[in-house]
Amino acid sequence: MAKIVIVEDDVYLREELESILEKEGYSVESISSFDSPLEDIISASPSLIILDLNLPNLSGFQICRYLKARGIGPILVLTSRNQLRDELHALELGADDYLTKPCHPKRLIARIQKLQHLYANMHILLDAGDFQLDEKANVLYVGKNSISLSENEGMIMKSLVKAVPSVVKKEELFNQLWGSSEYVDENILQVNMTRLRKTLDEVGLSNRIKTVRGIGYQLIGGSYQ
Amino acid sequence: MAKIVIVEDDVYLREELESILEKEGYSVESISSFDSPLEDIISASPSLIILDLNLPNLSGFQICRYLKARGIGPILVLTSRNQLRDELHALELGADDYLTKPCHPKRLIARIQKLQHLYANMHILLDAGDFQLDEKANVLYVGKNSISLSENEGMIMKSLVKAVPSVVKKEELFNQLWGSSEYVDENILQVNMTRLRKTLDEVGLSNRIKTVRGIGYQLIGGSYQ
DNA sequence: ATTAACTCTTACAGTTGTTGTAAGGTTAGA
DNA sequence: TCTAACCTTACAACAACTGTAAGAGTTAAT
Repeated sequence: MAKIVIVEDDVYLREELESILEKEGYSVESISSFDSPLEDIISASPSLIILDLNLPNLSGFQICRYLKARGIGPILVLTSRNQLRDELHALELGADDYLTKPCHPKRLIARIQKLQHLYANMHILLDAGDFQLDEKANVLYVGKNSISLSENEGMIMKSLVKAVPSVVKKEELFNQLWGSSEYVDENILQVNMTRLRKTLDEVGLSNRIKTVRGIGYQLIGGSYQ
Repeated sequence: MAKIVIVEDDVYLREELESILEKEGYSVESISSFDSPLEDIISASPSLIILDLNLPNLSGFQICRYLKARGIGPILVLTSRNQLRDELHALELGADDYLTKPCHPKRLIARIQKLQHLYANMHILLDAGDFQLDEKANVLYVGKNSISLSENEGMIMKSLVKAVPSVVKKEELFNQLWGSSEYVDENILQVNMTRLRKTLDEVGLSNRIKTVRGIGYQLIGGSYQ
């Protein structure tokens, strides 16, 4: 069954939510902002995130932006903040719906179902700031242009974008693409990096993949650095 | 610029909406339920529909369902009905968001932008009952299976599905695929029909394209016949 | 400055998928 | 039965993608 992650520090409210969702058949995982919420959410790979904004440790807005850039969602903000500016801000940063507490369980469920239905047919774009990557179709959008990537190019790009601003280890990339292969030439990754860089050049994204000698590769630029 | 269709009978409210949206740069077309709203909406091919529920001639719910079945949207319901059951009903029938009047212009605009953004990345599936066609990606979904169609196969399939249950004239298909070509062999359509049929066979969709001798081809079966 | 390890680039060939052509076979209906 | 309409199959051209190979360039430590 679909897994929903709840990011909420209020224990009472959290349990109430869990009860509602579990009755509806969802598998629920709750995360508080005192743990390492971002990593936990990603590793749970939920089909929907319910997010409170009033977290003592970390701004809900930051979580929104972080998750959206990595193509994780949908995000439903459920908060007691009923100010319009909060709603506008959340929606702008990537929240997909914004409900204020108290919220009738049926409304919550209806909105959850709507978002999940919308997302089922969506091609999620990984956002790197000045370009977006459709990881299902392997298409790169740069301003008004777009270019289609090959399977290999898409896989590499996906890893780089998701890791921003970290460095992706070359072993990691190698294993991901050729880990199950019998034997491949040792420079296969380099060749494919050259090809990807050339493709990026064609759409004006030059010098965006940095080589970190001995370690791996890193996507640079965009809105994150 | 993006076109928004407003379905609203209250003249005053309609003009207020038009003013708000036009200030935001949208091109707006208003439709009242006294005309032939369904056809008008489709022929306007809007990028979003703002729908009132309290229409004297036709239920807003009916409009929702009608539009959704034809893959037209997104639909934003904007109504004075603030009962939960109305919202649930509208969402279930295909509305993508539900706002109650009075609604702050900024909230309306934010929700509109959110929906348009979601839809821009959505692959709408043409529904033929027992299978679905993703016309952007040329992928055919049959139950839990899916198969990727070639460009030609996808174009033909798209025409057939959209025309169901009518016959598509062979000249029409020919012009659509090879109309701009210098010269092509006269049996090119037949060859491609054979290929498409063979591909459909592979996913269990046998004998679904009927030849109408002298006229063209017709998709049969599914939930429409 | 030298050197060795690391990285990049380019050309080539094999593979796969798509497409149009050509030739011949089959079917429907008068 | 006869013929126009339709179907099928094989073939070759083409484009895209991929891995291999060889050689060139770059970096950082000595």
